[in-house]
Amino acid sequence: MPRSKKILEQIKNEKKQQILQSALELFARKGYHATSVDQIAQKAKISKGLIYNYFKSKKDILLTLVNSLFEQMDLALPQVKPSKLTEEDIERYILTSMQALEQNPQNIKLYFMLYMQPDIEELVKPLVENYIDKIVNFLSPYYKSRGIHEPRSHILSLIASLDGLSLHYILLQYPEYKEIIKTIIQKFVYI
Amino acid sequence: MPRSKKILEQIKNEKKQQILQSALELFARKGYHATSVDQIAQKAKISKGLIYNYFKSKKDILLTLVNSLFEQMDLALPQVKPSKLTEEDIERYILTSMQALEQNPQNIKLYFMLYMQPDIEELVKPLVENYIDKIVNFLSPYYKSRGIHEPRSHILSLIASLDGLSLHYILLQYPEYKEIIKTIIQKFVYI
Amino acid sequence: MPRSKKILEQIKNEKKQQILQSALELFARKGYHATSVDQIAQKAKISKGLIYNYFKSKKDILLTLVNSLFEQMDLALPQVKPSKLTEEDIERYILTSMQALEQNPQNIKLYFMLYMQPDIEELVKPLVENYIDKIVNFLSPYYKSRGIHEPRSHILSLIASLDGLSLHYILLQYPEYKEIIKTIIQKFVYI
Amino acid sequence: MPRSKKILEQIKNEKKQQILQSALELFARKGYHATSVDQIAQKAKISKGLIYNYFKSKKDILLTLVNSLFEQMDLALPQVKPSKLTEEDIERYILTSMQALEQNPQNIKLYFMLYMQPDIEELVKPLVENYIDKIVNFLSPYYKSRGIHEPRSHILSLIASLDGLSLHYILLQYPEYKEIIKTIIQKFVYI
DNA sequence: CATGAATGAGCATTCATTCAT
DNA sequence: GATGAATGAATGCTCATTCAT
Repeated sequence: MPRSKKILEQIKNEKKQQILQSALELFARKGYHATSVDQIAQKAKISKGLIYNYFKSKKDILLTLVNSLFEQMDLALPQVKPSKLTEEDIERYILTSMQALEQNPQNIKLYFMLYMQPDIEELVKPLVENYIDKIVNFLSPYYKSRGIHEPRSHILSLIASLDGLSLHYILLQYPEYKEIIKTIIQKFVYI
Repeated sequence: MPRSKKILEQIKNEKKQQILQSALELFARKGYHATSVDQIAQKAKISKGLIYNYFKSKKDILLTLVNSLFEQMDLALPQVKPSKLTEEDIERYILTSMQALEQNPQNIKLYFMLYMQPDIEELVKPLVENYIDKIVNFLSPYYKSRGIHEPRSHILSLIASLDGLSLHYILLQYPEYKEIIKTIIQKFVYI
Repeated sequence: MPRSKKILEQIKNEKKQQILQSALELFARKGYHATSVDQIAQKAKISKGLIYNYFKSKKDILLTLVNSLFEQMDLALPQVKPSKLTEEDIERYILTSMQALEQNPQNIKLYFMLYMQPDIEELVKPLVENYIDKIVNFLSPYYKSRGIHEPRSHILSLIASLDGLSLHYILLQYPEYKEIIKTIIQKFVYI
Repeated sequence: MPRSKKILEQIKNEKKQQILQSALELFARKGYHATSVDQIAQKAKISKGLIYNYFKSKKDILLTLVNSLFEQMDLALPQVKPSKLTEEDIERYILTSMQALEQNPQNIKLYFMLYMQPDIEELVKPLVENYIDKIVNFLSPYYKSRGIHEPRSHILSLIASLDGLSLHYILLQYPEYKEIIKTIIQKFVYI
């Protein structure tokens, strides 16, 4: 079962899940504006009106998806004490994250879509900042113990690299993809 | 008596630039779909109808902007023979590119917007692929001469890192930005 | 609780008829292009948007009207075996048809409008051809039994005469109308 | 030289002729509403603005064409004293008229288009009525001398038949066309 | 005379949202 | 809860007409 479904299951109501799942697929495939509420309803096999029992607007659906996405990303962080992190833990974390991307590009498309959706930018910004801080805090002890006294910008550049790779993967799907992950891991993890 | 052809041509070009500039600002700030032709016209201080004297559709405006963006990016490539590239050339190229981003974030927003616009994805993909190939070809001799026999994935990961950083910069504008550029340069250029 | 399917179906059909009736009147009075969807909606006392719940385009409304027109014309054919047709049957058929024209000139205006609408000409042509063939087949036995061995062109000239008269009637409404029908019947039926 | 050109030549101004000729072709091919002033200008190889030096509106162009059409139809009447008309004169007149249709279907398309253009119907009606009266007056002596005491409705049915045939010819172009003309002549002329 | 840039009203169509049932 | 008919504002685009040059 893909990770995204797990998260959506936390939302008890089955209808609501159907709506969110349908919206996610359509938003990722066609974009937010190009997806109509009608299409979401049809894909979810419910009536258009019912959507407004669960969500107060189309944008509300998007925001719910976003929150669910960030919850899911939180859960993906390894369950290890930061002070005990090893190279292998980090490598595994990166590989797992990138695998999630391959298996479920919809979520990542959604994630990037948010960057470009200026009318919700302000809502997403704190979520992204918070998530980045979490990763920085999580990885800092490791880099400090390896002699990097100001690891923040180091970690930020790692995240940027992975985000950039994800972006390229979605548009271009070039075959060197796995190779590049390795390159990034070598440059940023084993130091 | 009709106006001379030269003057007409000039007026036409100025108007066209006006429209393009207005559209760029609005597309970057609000997104392509959320920007109406009417808004572009108002910002350019012309009537809606006139836009269609210069562009055959809203999409045509976008594509013109995209093409101009890629032309600009081409021009930013250093005018040096690839075989004679030095570390400093590449560093300078990266710094200049990132400076362009700071000075003109609209263009980059437009660039990323294209990744998320499924209905034009197909039009942009070849442009991006072509541009990436250009950079790869341009930088390959340098990396080969430094002992990297398959430099393609190495260069791709550099581009991904810079793209990722640009993306973060647009949304987050974190203060470590300059620091991260340096980190990336150190990891990917001086090897 | 949603409305029962039967009731919904009924509402739908009534609304559809309302729209079609309004469109027919306007198309006949002002022409297809000179009639706006807005005007149809106003005449049908519904909102413009609702029209698109029932018809996928303005042209779709026109085509529905045209099909219904040809269905009506089919029904007007006498329910007699062609081989048993008498002079009186044909005369009655012609008189009934022309009476329908008097009572409902809109339909005939629509019919002629199609001849002049180059963008739908191709759609209507087969309908007209098919209808003409039907009449030719229907009347042929009668004329053959009266010694006309190649009745097709004879029947075609009858149809042309009636169409021409209808056309004149619509524009000119001259008082000799009934007289002319008689003349045509005498010349083409009683032979 | 086709007859229509001759008529248009009476209008001295060459530019005006160009406009009218272009408009005629476009109106006949695409319909009045579907033809833009721009297209007329392009076909006439002049600027859009110049059209308004010669005609005060698009509709004015149409009306000028209509008047020219009726003038031309007047000229086509045989130059024989009505009292001296023979069967052969009438037959020749009908054959000539129908030949004109074959050679220049544009004019006839325009003629029928007028029937369907309700906003100019009122302007055309007197022209048509006048023309019909002319033919009636012209042919009446012939029919009277053949024993038809009220020839008006007889002549009207002849005109209707020919108009109906013309209409069919334009849309359907069936091969029996020539045959039908003969049938009509036999029924309406040789009595 | 001649041009074509410019306007503004109008058009078909879409769609998020509401609401009676 | 559930439906889908209905609304109305918005959108991209067209085009007859005007007018400065």
